[in-house]
Amino acid sequence: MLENDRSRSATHQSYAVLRDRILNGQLPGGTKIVEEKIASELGFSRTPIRESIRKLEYEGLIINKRVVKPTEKDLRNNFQMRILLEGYAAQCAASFLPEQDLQALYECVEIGRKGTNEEIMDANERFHEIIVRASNNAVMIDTIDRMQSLIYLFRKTVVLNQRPHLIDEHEQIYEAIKARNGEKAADLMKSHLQADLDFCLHIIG
Amino acid sequence: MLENDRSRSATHQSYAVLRDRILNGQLPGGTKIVEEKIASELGFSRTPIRESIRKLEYEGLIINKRVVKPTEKDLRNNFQMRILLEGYAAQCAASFLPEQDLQALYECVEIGRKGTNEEIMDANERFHEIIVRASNNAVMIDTIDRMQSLIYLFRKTVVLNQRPHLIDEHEQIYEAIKARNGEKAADLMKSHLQADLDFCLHIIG
DNA sequence: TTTATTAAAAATGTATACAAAAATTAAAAA
DNA sequence: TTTTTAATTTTTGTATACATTTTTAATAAA
Repeated sequence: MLENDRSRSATHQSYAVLRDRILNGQLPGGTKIVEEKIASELGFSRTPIRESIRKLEYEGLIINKRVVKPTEKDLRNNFQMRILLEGYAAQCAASFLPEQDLQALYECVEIGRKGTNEEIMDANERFHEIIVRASNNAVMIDTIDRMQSLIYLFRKTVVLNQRPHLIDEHEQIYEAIKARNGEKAADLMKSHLQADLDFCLHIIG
Repeated sequence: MLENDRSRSATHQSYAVLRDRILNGQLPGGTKIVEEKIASELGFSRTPIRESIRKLEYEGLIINKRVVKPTEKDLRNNFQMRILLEGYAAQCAASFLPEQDLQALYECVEIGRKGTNEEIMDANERFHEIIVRASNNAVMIDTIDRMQSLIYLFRKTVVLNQRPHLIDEHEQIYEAIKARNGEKAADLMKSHLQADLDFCLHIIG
């Protein structure tokens, strides 16, 4: 389902392009971002470019007019946040997640077992998203959403390197939620994320 | 110590003025924000005004070109986040807070007992800020910082209405941190915030 | 009345020009 | 050489004009 980007605003288009280039490595960490350069390259004026750069700054992808180069500490900080927030969200999910979402959660597990790399990454993201939404807390959803870009840079590593047990852990979490065991779901989510963190640290270390 | 605002950028000045007007009620919830109107009123062009409005949108003070009118649910959501994050931060503080900050924490308690309303509000904010910083997690500090404006709108209520035990609770938290008892500090912080929430709900209900 | 339709206006989005500030380079002094 | 200073260039900040979209108001049809 291709969206016609010409119908979106220049700000939105340039934001999407820049974000994409940062996330896929075309604009590697440390790259200097110059408004005029980007503007003429994308065929817009500086005005919408400025605005999309600000957006990326709020998202943490650009700092001081340079593409962010996340450190090991950034990695730890992001995961510590996720452990707190998604642990709570998993607990909520156990209490409140509707049958339909439970189904969707299980489908993510299945895709995790037999999908392509691309599909697995999407399913992984969706799995966490469904649970986060179960928190029913817009501030939380927003916060994690904003952290998503940074997280993505790392999660790519995890999935591309096929961390062992990743999908098994998802399935266990799914089972705990299905059994409506909030405490167990939260604990499993926390150790799942801790394992993700450890694996990332191991890979990049 | 007055800062010369003429030396700051138009964007920064207009941001500061708008934020202030929203927080002190001059621009009440629901007010329509029109770029041109604000621009001519403050004597700037639309360009810097646009940028400061975006900033306030990211902070959650403006939604859909209107000043936010926080609901009871917003209140609950914000406090739920704080309970998770500041609970963790209190635990960190018990482990890592340097002697000097401990001192500063105690001063906040003292001011809470014998300061003016204005001073008490500042001290209250500082008390929480010191603890949040002890998390040593930039993502967390940033997140809470962004939530600060919304929180402020409510915290004003709490302090102006003189919630009973507020300072006693602060002192207990301080004692637990001083005793380096992380688990107790976290628990006390959580119930402190829960009490704040309950009081706010009681006032506005 | 109520609901559609259309005209007017108001407000936002974008481009462009110029001013101010920051970064870079070149020249002079140590 | 190295360091300072000044000149130059680059980049960002701001104002303004115009285009596009959204909102509002007015009119006509149901």
